[in-house]
Amino acid sequence: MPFNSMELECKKLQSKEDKAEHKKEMKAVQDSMDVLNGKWKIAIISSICYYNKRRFSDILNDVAGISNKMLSKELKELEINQLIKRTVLDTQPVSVQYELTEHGLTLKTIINNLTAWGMEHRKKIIGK
Amino acid sequence: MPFNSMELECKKLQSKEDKAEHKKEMKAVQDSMDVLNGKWKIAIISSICYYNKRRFSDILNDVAGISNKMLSKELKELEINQLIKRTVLDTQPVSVQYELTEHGLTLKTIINNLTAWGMEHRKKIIGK
DNA sequence: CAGTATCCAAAGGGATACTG
DNA sequence: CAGTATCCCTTTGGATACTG
Repeated sequence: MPFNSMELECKKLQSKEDKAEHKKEMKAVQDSMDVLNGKWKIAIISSICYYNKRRFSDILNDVAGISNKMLSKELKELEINQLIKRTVLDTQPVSVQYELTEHGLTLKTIINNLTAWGMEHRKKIIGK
Repeated sequence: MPFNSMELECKKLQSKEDKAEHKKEMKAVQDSMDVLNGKWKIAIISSICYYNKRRFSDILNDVAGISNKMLSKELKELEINQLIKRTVLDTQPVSVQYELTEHGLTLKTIINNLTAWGMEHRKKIIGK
């Protein structure tokens, strides 16, 4: 991934170009957050990723607390954003398989980081 | 950061221990998302980080579209989670400075990744 | 099994005005 | 300047029931 992490270091002095660049970065972060918004998206992705292929009712069980209505809605949004692929299997009764697209797989780094950070945060703030 | 990224690779076979581990990881991701939830948190953090220290009204301007009510609420939550530090300056009229804590600074990797991913996503989906 | 449809309470959040 | 307070409309999302 062609990305220079130095670009986002905290700076004390900013040129006009730097500020324009920062605006762009803010927009990019918003784009990501919009795609991942809601309580469930990342958990759903994580579940599908973990099992490689996963059916509706399986995800419903994996993601603690989600309702079928919510799952259906979130899956639709993820599909629109081309993060997952939906396949109807010719079984009786019908079953539907979800898997990550290549684009969806690029989220893995972020999920890894969020996992690591969440664990640290829990240790630090929420309790030992 | 002591974190083995291989732990989160997508797997085809799962042992009982793997599944338990996955549950933990899901919870950790949820923790992170809870802390960062809402439309504005990351943008606020990004603004403060970029300028190192930033006042209320400055952030209000940096984050396009946010209302003072929302900003106030979000800043409070970030402070509770010990991501930012609030300092009242003895000026006339009073001004308040926000800066990231050390713990807040550990979010930088995630913000960097979200920025990079958002840019790729925009190119790919939203349109060049 | 994989959703949809409906009802409805609660939360979210903008606009505006006000305070120390 | 840095918030609070209030009004009020919109969105969210759980519970439940229903469909192909």
